[in-house]
Amino acid sequence: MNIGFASKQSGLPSKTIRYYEDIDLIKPGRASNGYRDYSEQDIHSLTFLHRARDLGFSIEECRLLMSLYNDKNRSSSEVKSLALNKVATIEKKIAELTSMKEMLTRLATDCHGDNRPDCPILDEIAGERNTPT
Amino acid sequence: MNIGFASKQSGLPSKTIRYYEDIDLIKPGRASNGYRDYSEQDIHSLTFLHRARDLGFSIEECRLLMSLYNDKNRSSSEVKSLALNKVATIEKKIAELTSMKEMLTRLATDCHGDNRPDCPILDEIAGERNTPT
DNA sequence: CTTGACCTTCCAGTAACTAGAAGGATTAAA
DNA sequence: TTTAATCCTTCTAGTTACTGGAAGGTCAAG
Repeated sequence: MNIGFASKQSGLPSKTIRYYEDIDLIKPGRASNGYRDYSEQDIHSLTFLHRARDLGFSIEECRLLMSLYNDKNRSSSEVKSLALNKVATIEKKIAELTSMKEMLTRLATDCHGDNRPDCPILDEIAGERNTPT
Repeated sequence: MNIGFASKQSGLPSKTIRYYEDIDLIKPGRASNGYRDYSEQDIHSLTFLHRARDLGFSIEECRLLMSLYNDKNRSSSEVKSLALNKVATIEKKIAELTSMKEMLTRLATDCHGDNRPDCPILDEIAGERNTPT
């Protein structure tokens, strides 16, 4: 299959598929005209990559997942710990974003938001509180 | 003040401060020996940038915030809408991360996580469900 | 035989830094 | 005074995961 077809099947843009080849995630064959030629197995790998990326795994993690997937002797515990680690990372990120959001929401609430030039948001970012304690 | 001092005051690494100069966020003077020389105002700007970045504003948004901060005629509503937009963006990101997290948690729960080679996580990522409907 | 839709490679850009090399300036100690 | 440590300078390149675009080869249809 040509790259356009592989793209449709896997849901990844052609550019991305070529990029994945560049970084040695996949190695399709070549047709006599020089075009990349994707096997069923290649399409499968691309789809796998697409889903893993959507789940938030980095490229390097995907590389590991692929090798685990292809390793008939690997234990499922390796994969499970990878997944649980990722969950912890995501939780941390969510906590950070939540506190950022709360801060911004508070600032926006305090701001009258009209044409007056004084603005509590900017004042607080700048560290100038003109209403001390 | 030298860059090292500016770094301590603002909490930004020297590298970052030089980078901010590269992209025209700040323009410190120069001492006779060629060293960058930061004024009180410069330190203030750097601290402002540090906090705004921590609040999740992009560099370009920081540039806008700085110009709004220095514009005596701007209305607080401009800043408020910027902040509220940012809140909405953050909420979207949190929702995405939450659904990623739920998916991964479910997969990890389904995984026995021992030495047996079959692994529901990899199977699901690959799209091979061996327990149909 | 030309047109258009494919495909190829290669180069550059994105965001926001960070690391490191090579070398000059300053300061304190020996 | 020399030397060593610590600053500072510029410049290049690497990071992550692509994305856009240019210049050009291939293929199928009319």
